[in-house]
Amino acid sequence: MSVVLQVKEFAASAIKDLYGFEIAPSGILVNATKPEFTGDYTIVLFAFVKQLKKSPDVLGQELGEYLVKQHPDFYTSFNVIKGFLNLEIGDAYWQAFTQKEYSNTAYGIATTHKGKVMVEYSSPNTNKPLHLGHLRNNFLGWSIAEILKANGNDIVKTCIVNDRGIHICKSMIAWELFANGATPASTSTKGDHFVGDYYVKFNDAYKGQVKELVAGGMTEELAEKEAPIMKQAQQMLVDWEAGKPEVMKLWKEMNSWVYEGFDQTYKEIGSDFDKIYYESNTYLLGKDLVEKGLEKGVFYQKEDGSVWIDLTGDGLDEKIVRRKDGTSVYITQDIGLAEMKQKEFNADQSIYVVGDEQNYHFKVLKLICQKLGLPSADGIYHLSYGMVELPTGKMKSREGTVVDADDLVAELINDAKETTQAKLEERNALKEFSQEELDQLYKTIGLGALKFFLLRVDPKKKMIFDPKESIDIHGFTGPFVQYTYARIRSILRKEANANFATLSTSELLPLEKDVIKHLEQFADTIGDAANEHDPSKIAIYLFNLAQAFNTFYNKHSISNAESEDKKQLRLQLAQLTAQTIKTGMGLLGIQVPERM
RNA sequence: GGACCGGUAGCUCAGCUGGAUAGAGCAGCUGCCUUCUAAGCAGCAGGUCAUUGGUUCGAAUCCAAUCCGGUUCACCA
Repeated sequence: MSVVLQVKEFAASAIKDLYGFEIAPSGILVNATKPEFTGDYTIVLFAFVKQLKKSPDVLGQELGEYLVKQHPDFYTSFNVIKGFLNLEIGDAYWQAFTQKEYSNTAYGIATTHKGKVMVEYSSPNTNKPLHLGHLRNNFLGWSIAEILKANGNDIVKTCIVNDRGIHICKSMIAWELFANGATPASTSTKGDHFVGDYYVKFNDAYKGQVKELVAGGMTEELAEKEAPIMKQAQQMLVDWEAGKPEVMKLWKEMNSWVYEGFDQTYKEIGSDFDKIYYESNTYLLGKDLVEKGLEKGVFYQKEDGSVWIDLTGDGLDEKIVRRKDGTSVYITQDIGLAEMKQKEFNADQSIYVVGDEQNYHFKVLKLICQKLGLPSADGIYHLSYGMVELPTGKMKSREGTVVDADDLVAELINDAKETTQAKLEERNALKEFSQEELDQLYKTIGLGALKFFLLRVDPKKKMIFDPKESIDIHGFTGPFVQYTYARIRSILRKEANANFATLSTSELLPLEKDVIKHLEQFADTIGDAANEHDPSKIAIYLFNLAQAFNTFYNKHSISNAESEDKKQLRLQLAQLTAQTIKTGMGLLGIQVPERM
């Protein structure tokens, strides 16, 4: 049990013992004591002064005395200031904690089993390469999956690949028209970029044709419909749905190029999936559910034959679920896919990592599933995240301001290379690394900086990213945390033969205790991050931990500690800090270097 | 127009189930490397928490209104 929870439970039972008043531990407000007061944790008393008919001072005094008397191994002292009961927890308790956990490589990871969660993320279109926005999605999805796993859940990571539709046909038709049989191999181009280039070529040709038609006297609206290349793309979609062999062949081939490119990117950034769904297999799902919905009266049919649901009673609008021609719309296949996932994996919760522009869509999706009484309904959770914008505003593919994921990753790794080389030379340490180790190090730092940057902000907030400015390495950053880790590892290597274990008690210095208090909060932090689906909680925690350790490190020597006791304690503390950083950064998908 | 999200230091962000004098990082300024990696540490400076009103012992946090920015309300996905 965490210290904070322990404080709450002791307080709840003390209030019951003293005043016969039942109060839930979760109803007691406990904060970390402000540094200017004595104590570790503080109970805010105002909440119950009325019910207990006591003044805050009297209540604090009585409660404090009782708690210290009842739990002498836990509390050593208390003081009451203006309605705040400050409690000090004994050094012996903190030291026992350190002693117990310092060699635990699974420190912070939940051991109880909570449930099963599906996380759908990434979900790319197969007509163009990944960009900066996808990176936020991928890092968030991967991280929240790891966090939920660490909090005791079984995880199924999934991805729905949007591998069919008019956008794919655009790339396909442009390839037929302009490629002369070129392939990624023949042009030495990464497959997803290759296909993306033809998507761009389609749009260029299309724009040109529209312009010509308008010049010939056609209205723009009509020209956009009549442009020959657009009609060709639309025909190709019809042919695809009819399963026309040569279209299928081209579609399969171009998609395979894209997948090869995606695989490379996913490998580089560390995304992986347990189960991949393809829209080409799922786009017809949900039709039977429309029928069931009609029977149940959840849906209704209009005169033209189209099928709708009325959500105005829930503050939303009417939503179509089947066109008058009998074909289904986007949300219908999502309903079908939700059911399919449920049948296949029977998860307790199904998380969709999708941008906030689809907030309405997911609200509707969940509501419809609930009204249909589907077992998957209540578990639907939209992990909505804000767009990544440039200093100049939103990324626009038409204006060529889209930041390519591969390019960005390569740039940041190169930035890391330059900084790292300079730092290592400064310390005359470059020669200690093999070329292979160096390349790995640059990647670890560059990707670490990027992932930390994108994950340190509350997901639901939009964020601004300036690709022209390399990511900072000072302060609240990935490299700062990595550096803290590397320094600790350096000490631990030198002290590999030291005695860690036989600790006898001594008084803790304030900076020692501060690090231990941070360490103790790790499991609670994972719990918060999991409950709120928010990896930034982990990033902030790790930064605070690293900073607390650095402050301690700067002031007190580990190797040349004042006494053998102190050295052992500090070695334990350093090792547990390193382990916690490693585990915590792992939850963000960030590796940590042994030396840097 | 309806719905939803955001507005906290020059910049990027914490804090938001109401609690002590609103916190970090960056940028700016001062110090600290004969001692475990200075990608570090210590300090200074920087705020009408968008505005107005309300709820109460107490509001950045809750409520209402207003202003600003964004998203969405397709027989697109």
